[in-house]
Amino acid sequence: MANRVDRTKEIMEATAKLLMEEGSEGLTLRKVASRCGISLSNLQYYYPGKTALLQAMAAHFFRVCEERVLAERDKVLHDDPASAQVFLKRLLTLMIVCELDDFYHVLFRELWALAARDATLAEGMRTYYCRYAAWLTSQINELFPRAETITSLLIPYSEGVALVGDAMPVSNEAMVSVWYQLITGQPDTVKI
Amino acid sequence: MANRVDRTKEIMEATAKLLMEEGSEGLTLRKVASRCGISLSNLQYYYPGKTALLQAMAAHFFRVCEERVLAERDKVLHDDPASAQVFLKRLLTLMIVCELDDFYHVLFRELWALAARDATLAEGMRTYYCRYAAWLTSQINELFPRAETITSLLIPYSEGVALVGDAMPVSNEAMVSVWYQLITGQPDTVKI
DNA sequence: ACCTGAACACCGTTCAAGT
DNA sequence: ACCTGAACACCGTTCAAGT
Repeated sequence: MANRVDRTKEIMEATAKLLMEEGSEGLTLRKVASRCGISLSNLQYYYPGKTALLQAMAAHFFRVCEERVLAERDKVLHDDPASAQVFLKRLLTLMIVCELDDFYHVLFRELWALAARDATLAEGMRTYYCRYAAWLTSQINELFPRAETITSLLIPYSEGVALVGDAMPVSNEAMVSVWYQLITGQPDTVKI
Repeated sequence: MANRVDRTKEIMEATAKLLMEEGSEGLTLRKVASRCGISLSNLQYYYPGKTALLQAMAAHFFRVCEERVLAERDKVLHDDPASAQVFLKRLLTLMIVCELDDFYHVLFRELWALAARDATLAEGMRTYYCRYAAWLTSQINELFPRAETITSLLIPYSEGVALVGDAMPVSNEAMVSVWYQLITGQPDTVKI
């Protein structure tokens, strides 16, 4: 028996799958409804518009991003609590090279597309990035000086790389070492 | 009498205006055609699909960006041919704080919004950023060492700032001086 | 070469109606 | 509260036909 929670979860998963398989241009309410075995109008009952559906996806996106970085920190600091260098290297690699997988990369672009026209979503995005910046600053602050400056350099850079990184003359992998040297003042000799 | 050049220019301007006024969601071929006083199918004659129209729009966008920076360089180097510092300061201010005026800032977001739904346009964007990066590198190369690295840092950062700059702990104005010191190795004492 | 209107398959949204 | 089908206005694309 499908209650409200099950149904919304089912819709969320169908939306995610559809985005992965057909890209953002292939995401239509009719297809989502069809995958859930419900009518188009019933989908509209749970999410009263396409924007509402994508807003829910946005919340999911932010949650995953946060968990991803937190997991990285815990993993490294568990291995060697004193190894600030390794954590930095991993953090830079995560932010610049790995970014997120394709699915979340598509979602990231789609969210900015929506935010350009949806003031509420745009404000939500800003709040998320403020929180993200504060958190990153506190993480860096324990290990390196000028944490606020580093954050203000690194977050915009990493988001920009997600857009234009593959068109730059220096590879993203090489840029990790550039950033490492920029922050520590020493050449990158960390192997991960 | 409208020849081909006039017609395409007219279409281009109508597209830009429409994007500005109604955003990427409001941009439809019918509206563009209507604004130009031509039929939908005639618009399709000049631009055989929506993607083709958007590609032309992107080309226009990048041309303006390039001209903007070139004008800035000429203005400064005319005043004092030796003043690489002033040019750098102006370039950084242009890229980080001013970016472009509102119109092109909106256009920038809308283009990425559209590129998320249009693979061909996304590839076109990549090509333009490659050219932009090569050009910026050549500009910097005459004045400062490690031009490719600077380009690979600065372009993604400036695009990222356009998205999340207002959520960072350090203001964009202050970040100009940070970048100045990063590139020159000296404190920013340039007044503009 | 330039331009038109009609038709096609699809989209998001709305709504009266059922359980 | 949950779900449906039909209808609406709109979209990009195609195409036979005009000048």
